[in-house]
Amino acid sequence: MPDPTARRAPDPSTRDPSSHDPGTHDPGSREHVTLADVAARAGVSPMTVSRVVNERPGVGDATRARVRDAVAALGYRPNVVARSLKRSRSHTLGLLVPDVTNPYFPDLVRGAEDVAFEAGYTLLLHNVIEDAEREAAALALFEERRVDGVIAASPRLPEDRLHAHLARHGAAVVVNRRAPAALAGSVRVDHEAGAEAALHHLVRGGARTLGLLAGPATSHAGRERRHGVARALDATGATLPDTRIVEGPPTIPGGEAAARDLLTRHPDVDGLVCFNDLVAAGALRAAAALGRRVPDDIAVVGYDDIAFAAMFTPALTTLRVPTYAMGGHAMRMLLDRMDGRRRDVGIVVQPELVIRDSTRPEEDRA
Amino acid sequence: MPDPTARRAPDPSTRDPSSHDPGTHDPGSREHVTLADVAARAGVSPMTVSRVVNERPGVGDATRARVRDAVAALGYRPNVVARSLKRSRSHTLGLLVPDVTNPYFPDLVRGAEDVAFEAGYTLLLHNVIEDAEREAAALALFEERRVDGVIAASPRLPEDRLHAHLARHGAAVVVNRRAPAALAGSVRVDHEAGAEAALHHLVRGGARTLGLLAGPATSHAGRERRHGVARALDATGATLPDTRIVEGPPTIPGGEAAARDLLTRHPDVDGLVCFNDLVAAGALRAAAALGRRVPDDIAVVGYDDIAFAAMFTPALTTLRVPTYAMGGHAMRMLLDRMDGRRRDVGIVVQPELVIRDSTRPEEDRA
DNA sequence: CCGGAAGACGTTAGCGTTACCGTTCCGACA
DNA sequence: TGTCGGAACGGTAACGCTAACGTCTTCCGG
Repeated sequence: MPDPTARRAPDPSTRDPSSHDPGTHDPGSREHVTLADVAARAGVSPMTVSRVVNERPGVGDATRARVRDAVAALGYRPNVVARSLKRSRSHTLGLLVPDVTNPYFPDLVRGAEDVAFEAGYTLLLHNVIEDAEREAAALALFEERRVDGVIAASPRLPEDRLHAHLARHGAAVVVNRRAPAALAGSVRVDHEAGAEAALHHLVRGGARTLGLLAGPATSHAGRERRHGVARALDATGATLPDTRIVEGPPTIPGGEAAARDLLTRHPDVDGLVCFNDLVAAGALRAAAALGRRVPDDIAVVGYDDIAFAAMFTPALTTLRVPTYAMGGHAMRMLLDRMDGRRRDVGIVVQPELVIRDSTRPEEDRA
Repeated sequence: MPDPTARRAPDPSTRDPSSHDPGTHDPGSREHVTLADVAARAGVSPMTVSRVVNERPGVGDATRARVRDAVAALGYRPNVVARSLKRSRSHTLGLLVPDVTNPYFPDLVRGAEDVAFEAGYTLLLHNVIEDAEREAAALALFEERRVDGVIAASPRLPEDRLHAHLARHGAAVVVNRRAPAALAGSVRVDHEAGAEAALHHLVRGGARTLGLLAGPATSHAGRERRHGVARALDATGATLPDTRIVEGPPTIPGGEAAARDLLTRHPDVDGLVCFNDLVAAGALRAAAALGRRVPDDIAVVGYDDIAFAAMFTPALTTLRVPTYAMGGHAMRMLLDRMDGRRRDVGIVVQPELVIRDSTRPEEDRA
């Protein structure tokens, strides 16, 4: 937490007078042109200028032109802060994301932003680095800034705290998590089905001694995938005891460390289900470092199908998730909810298994 | 542009009465608690509440405690919009970025955000997808929202237009571009030196017939790298005529298309300098598709050293750029400029050549 | 020629907060 | 006892904008 008393605005009346440069006046603290300035210049009332600026009716053509000229001449830009206060709508949306450094999220951000931009909204972005406290802080900040709505991607907060925050927002959508329809819409991937598909594919390729790099314990998506894995396990002859499940950060180093740990403790593991493609990338590295050949000694499945998955060595088998589209869906759902239309309580998208070179082909006899 | 008249706020007085759930009151359109509400509850004036909320002196301990209780009881959150209007400082910063989908930028964003968060600022993010018009629109939007400062990463706008926009902001920093110190600070990479290093490395590895995948024509970084290449060329026996320079989008498909084009027109090219690692990744793909072995038939150098560069096949030789640190530098510089301290007019960081497997080792006799 | 409707504009009053200046009150000190 | 400094508060007026309503034209049918 930054100390709010530590940083104070410099007193404008005591600015260093030695730094005045002649010619143009101090570019640091521009005075902003206001509606009233424009009104004075155009010889009309501020209200008329407001009408012109907001393209509302009730202004004659001649006056409208005069106002437009004045706006251009003075370089007037409406003050959205004042407008927001008056209308009590900020035209700003909050977007909470664990970490844009994970290539899964930029696509989501872009999908959301493209739709928001189209609708005339601006985004406040917060990376929350897998930290529940920072997540709560971000949600509170969004509220103080009076955003018109929030999208929380993969929130890690426990149910009660998350719900409390969501309830304080006019509209909300969560991604990769469920939420009561009254509080928030939901866009999520059928992670259980995805994990099941991954596991079946591994087993059909001949893997019997499986391992799971489960990602962060706080991840809901991770939990759902574990359920999927457990469910699929029953139908196969493969084994995956808890000792071969290892958690860790959803990053390349995290995956590398987890895989190294698992593979030294259980050298006989021949199939690896990974939390996401980054963890899988780390696993690939660890396998290489430990001298295991992929997929011959050990098969690896990732999750997300980030753009780079195809560039790995070997090219990664993974589950494709339509991330960009999900961002768009989430944003459209949010806009709908802001309008009071809150029909779609949830969207569930199906991941698609993309088979590349990090797993063995499925055996016919299976 | 979205039609501003198309979207109207729902009339709260005509809310659907069938959706009232007993117990908690309607979570969709919360009424916000104001300072005055707290003041009434605590039996003091709004001004006193303001003092408590802002941790200013002039309030007795007993009163302070009473106010704090009222704040907690009512769940009061200050309205930052109103505060911004009054103080004419929004505590919001604008961050303009070409495309977070390019892994170069998330690190920059994170570096900037971490510093901003520490200082109590929130970020407005705009992806501008290599489009000068969207860039101008974003800068204008930032201005309307009265951000306290702007960071423009890799802006594509021509000088005059960029300067005009920067001048309208109280404080600004540009990344990967120069700017007059009066208008903006600057954090950039010595791209000339980087390109030179790349070229020398290729030549020392035996490459003689070089090609350049130059990225977008509008990129300043790209232009500087071209200068570096040209300068280095003089000192070597290698050749790189304009016909072997091909431009294109800074993405994997863009690089693949460019490389395919170049390699079919000039099958004898044996060394490739790429705009960034994404373009290099595309080139790697194209080379594989065309049956060229890397690095034996053709050596490839990327730029940026994104996290995945080491995972490519072959692992990519590239120039490491300290992206996260640059984001932090840019933000600190911005905060300094906002405070009126604008000493550091520019930071130039040196890229570092990271030699991996996509280039041949340097020959001793060179 | 008049009533009246419609369009074109101005006036007023805040939105929630804080800067600035007053007021009150209490204790210290001559 | 007087008064004087300071701490602890309250009152007032904006910040820039716009909803709501008022006023003044203009113009048309009857």
